[in-house]
Amino acid sequence: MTSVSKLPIRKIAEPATGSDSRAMLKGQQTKATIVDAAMGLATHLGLEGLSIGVVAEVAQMSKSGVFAHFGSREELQISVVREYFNQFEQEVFYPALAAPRGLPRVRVMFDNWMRLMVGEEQAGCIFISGAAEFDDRPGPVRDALASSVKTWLTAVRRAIVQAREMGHLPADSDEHQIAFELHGLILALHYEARFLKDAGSSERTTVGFNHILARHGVKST
Amino acid sequence: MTSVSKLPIRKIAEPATGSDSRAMLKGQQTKATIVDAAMGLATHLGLEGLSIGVVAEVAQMSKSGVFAHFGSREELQISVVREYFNQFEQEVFYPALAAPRGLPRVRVMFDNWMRLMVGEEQAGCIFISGAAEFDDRPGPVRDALASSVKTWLTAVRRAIVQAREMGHLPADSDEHQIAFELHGLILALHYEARFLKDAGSSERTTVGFNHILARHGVKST
DNA sequence: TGCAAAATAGCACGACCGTTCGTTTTATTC
DNA sequence: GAATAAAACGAACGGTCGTGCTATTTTGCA
Repeated sequence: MTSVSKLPIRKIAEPATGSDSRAMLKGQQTKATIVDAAMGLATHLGLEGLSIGVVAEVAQMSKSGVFAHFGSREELQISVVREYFNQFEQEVFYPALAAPRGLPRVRVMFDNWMRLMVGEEQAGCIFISGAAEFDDRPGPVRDALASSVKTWLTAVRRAIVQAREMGHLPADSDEHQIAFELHGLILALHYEARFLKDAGSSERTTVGFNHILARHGVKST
Repeated sequence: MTSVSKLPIRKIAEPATGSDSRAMLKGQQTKATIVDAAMGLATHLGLEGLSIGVVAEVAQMSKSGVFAHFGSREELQISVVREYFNQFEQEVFYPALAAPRGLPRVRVMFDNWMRLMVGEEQAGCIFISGAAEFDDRPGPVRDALASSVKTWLTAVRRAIVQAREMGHLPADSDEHQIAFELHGLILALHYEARFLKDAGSSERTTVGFNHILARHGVKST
């Protein structure tokens, strides 16, 4: 964890406000570029496949230049996990908040989740590959991964609870069980679509989702 | 840097057929010992985490001695995959053949599959970690992995088909869909039990299995 | 028991790894 | 524009990696 006391005293680093280059110091811009490059690599090679040299090459910088921004490879990995979580929220969670609370929102969350698994240029999910890489490796990278995933799964369960509270799901429905089964569908999709190249995976995932709903008395749309 | 030798690696056992010294030359015995050691490592560090030096250390041999048996690291990885598949068959598939054809056999297959995911000393499944490592990496290791997994999933589907043929499942049940959902449950179990350390995962997997059966008119036992 | 072959060890190589350090370039502030 | 701080570079270090090559030991068989 980065110590706050190491930050410049007078100028507290402002959070990156996106493309606003005036609010973003040069160093922060470069750092964001590096993390982007590293994330692009990590979605294909895994977090353990990251090497500072290759990241530097992609970011068109020197190895030491990249290194200076993080202080260690581990810190770079953690930064990638954090950024992936941010993008995950951006693409999966936040758009779902626009949907009505309850079952509709659960549907959108699951749809967005699905789309991210099989979408754009065959990039793998870091939460899935990272779990396989770090399930036996304690440390800050694992902690960052687990914390991100738990946050998301908690959000999924909360959405399910809301659906129950609104009467969209029966009173005895178990949000833990439902979230577990939804997670399983997503993992199977990621596995069979990406690794086994099975063409029917997306449809089976959708069918599986409807099966879970049907068991709770919800008819498919 | 964490020392690999500090990891809990079980003592190397003599190869299963090692006692038959006439049928198994010395080289074959040693090779089996090496593959066993490598598999023990791979279930914790992944196939990409394998290094010939560490394998040699565990097998109590020289690096070049290990290397000579395979000719390349890739060939060692492939040997590990093959051996893992053999043990998978031994522990999951073959025992299920003793169960009556149809639904009982499907149950045993799934139970054994489950047990392997969370069983003995927290060893990870190479088919799962390997999929994450090699889903973007073409080559013979990926081929060996994919071929093993496909063989197993085909066996699962065949067992489901038999259950339908025997009237244990309705005539319109889709073995691809069922196998997909079963696979998802296993993947969720592996993920949540091993990575998230969620204690209730095993029970949720069983409940999920019964949900799938219940949807096809089979009452839980 | 002797001998060829197989198995294993020893050593060195080039490549890449994360990391350190001193220097140089670039950006910000006065 | 000068002074100062931040950022980026380049070279090097110790280490590990997979892999050849050669010597030595061990094995299996006549």
